[in-house]
Amino acid sequence: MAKKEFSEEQIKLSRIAKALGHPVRIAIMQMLADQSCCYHGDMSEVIPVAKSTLSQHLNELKEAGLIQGEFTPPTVKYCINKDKWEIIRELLVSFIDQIAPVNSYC
Amino acid sequence: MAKKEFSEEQIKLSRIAKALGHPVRIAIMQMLADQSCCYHGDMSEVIPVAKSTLSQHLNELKEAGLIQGEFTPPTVKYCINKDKWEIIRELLVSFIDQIAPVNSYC
DNA sequence: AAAACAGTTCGTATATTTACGAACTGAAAC
DNA sequence: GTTTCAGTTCGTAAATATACGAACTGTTTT
Repeated sequence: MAKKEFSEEQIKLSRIAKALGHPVRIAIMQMLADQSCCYHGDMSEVIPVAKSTLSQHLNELKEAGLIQGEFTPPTVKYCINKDKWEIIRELLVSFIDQIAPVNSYC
Repeated sequence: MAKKEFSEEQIKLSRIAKALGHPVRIAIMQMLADQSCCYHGDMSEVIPVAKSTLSQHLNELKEAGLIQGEFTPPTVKYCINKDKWEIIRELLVSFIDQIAPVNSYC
């Protein structure tokens, strides 16, 4: 069996998908998209987890490149990482298009 | 703090994202899209994990509704679940569109 | 300087994921 | 009927994810 390694694209895609693989993190992304940005405090009033847990989720989205955070005393302002999102969006769309066009699945 | 529950949409989205959150499962989806269907054996020749592990990943994609499997002795034929994929595709696209259009992130 | 406030990090418990080989199942070939 | 073959399920180990409260950090207010 000559097994292939995974491509960069496959690894990136799975990384992004994984980052979005939790309801809290979907909710965060939607809030940020909706309001263009928001503060940790705003989110923690709506999203049903402890503040420390919210921080963890925000950090995972940040690590994956989806969002960015800025310390604007006394709060932290988060927003979608516009530049990286553009790239991520293209990756996702091209993945979807790759799956979608086939008319004749079994 | 009046915390909201998660919406059905958020839960479904995160479920799908989670299912796609591993390189093996991205690779499976791409193989199926590429060839319209394939057998477990074909995939296990290319994807670098043990057969039993591959079965687990296939099962997760099946549970999430992305693919379907059919026992066609002596092998098992997998393909993308066309009907469900249509719905999933729309969910994903509408999520992406929801994030994408904002021009003025912080 | 002390108290208050917003978030993060730490410590920790529990659950889930990932992985493998061994044992099993069910159909086909001998 | 026994062997073979393809794949799944089982048992299990190790890694990662999720969650919380307590303790900490850095500002701002008092």
